[in-house]
Amino acid sequence: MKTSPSSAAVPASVSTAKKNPTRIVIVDDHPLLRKGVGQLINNEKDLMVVGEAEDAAKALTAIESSRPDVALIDISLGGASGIELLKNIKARFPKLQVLVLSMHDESVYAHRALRAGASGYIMKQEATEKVLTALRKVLRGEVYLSERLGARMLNTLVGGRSPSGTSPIEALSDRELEVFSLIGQGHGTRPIAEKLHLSVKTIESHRAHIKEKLNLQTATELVHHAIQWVQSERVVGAEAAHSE
Amino acid sequence: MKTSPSSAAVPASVSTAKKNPTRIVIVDDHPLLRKGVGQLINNEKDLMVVGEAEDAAKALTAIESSRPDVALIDISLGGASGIELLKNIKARFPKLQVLVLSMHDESVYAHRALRAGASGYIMKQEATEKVLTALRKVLRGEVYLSERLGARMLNTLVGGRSPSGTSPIEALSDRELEVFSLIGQGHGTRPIAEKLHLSVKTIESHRAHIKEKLNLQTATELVHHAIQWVQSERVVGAEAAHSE
DNA sequence: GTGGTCATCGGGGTTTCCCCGCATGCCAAA
DNA sequence: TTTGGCATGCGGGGAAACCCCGATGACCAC
Repeated sequence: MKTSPSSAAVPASVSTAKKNPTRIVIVDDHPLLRKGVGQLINNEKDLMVVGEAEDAAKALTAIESSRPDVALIDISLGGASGIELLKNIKARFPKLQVLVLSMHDESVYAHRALRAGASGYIMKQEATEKVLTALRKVLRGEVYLSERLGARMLNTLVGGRSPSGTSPIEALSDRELEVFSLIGQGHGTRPIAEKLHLSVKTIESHRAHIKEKLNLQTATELVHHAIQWVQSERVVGAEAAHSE
Repeated sequence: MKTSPSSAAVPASVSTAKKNPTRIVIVDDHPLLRKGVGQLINNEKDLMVVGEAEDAAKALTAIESSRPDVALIDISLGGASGIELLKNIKARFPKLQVLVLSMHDESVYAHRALRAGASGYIMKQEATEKVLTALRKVLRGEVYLSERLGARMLNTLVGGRSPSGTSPIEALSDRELEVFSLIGQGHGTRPIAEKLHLSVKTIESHRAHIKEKLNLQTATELVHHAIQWVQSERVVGAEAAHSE
């Protein structure tokens, strides 16, 4: 099986020996990518890969046994289980810093990751050096985000006055949340208007306000987030049975 | 741009010199993965990376200039135009062997890739050595497929039709599936048109055809299904990691 | 070559989106 | 109490998207 790869064992015997290298665990279901990141990291004097894992279960045991300073995890290990893993890790090892590596667009998953306890979010499309930058930033206890997203999140925080953890969805009014939910269930503007016995214009107004509060630019983004939210709500609990 | 990485320049002067190494070009939008595959390949005596590219356009120029024997391409380049690129490559360089590397479940894309001219299909979840196996097999003019999929395809050929999981999505053409996928990733009509360098009208046409084939009535429904599908694809892909 | 699908676009009408403004009503701080 | 903010409801008008047509090649199969 995937017995830990050749590159993991780096003897501290080179001229520029690693005195107290930062210990890193990589969690990703793509062996090729693990190899790439591992190589990249082990080329650095102050960084060192001490473990790899390809799924959530192996990740926890790997962390337990190798005691890393940072975990670099891909949250798209089978959809939701990525965020789940992140939560589990933070529950068991609260002091462990976690940098999330994802192939998906930040706008959808980044804030979920941060809320789940991640210290940073970086996309696989990013240049390799950015990964090192992010790792070091996270190590210093700072949060790594892309320029674009960082600005946007600050914006949300300022505009929505929500403290670190709260989702901007909290800022929606009752009516807005209702509309948002209907959008997420796949209804268009007109059907929503009819269902609520309101003018189409009113629904448009609500949509605009929702976009504003959630910091979204286009209608497509709105729909995307709405569907995402409805989905996650369904997962979160059966206790949220407020039908109709 | 991505001038071939440190390890790419391997002078043929080592004891075990590369006499006639197979020349390989890697096309993938994840720098980290390119690094991983590149390292893996350059560790082999008979293989050698002679070029990298991160998108379709760069891929064609890279192939043109470096004249590889094999191209290893990811068909999910930014979620788009992977199959298109494959077709273009085979149109311009018919004799070039192409091995498709994908993070998606084989069952959806593999046969499309083969029909488009690929000589093999391998998933990123596969073990690293499998990539080498696949490369060498493709080099010998054979077709590489996973055990599971190979059997299934034979089955399909003999039996006439796919066994059970025939989703209506199978009915979509390559281009349509591409557009469908982009919709599912949250992109609007215009951005898709720009990304694919096509007229907005063309995308609208594709959307219409997709709706027809999937039996959808409204645009909202289309978006809803597309997002749903992209989501489920990710889960399926990850769970299919336990091949063999 | 005839018929099929694909992929690409256009015309033109309908709908939605989006950026404005405007009204009411409520609630809370000044 | 006055002021201001916010929620809720609606409208106008222009831009964009959507939708129902048709058209052109290109390719593949029979």
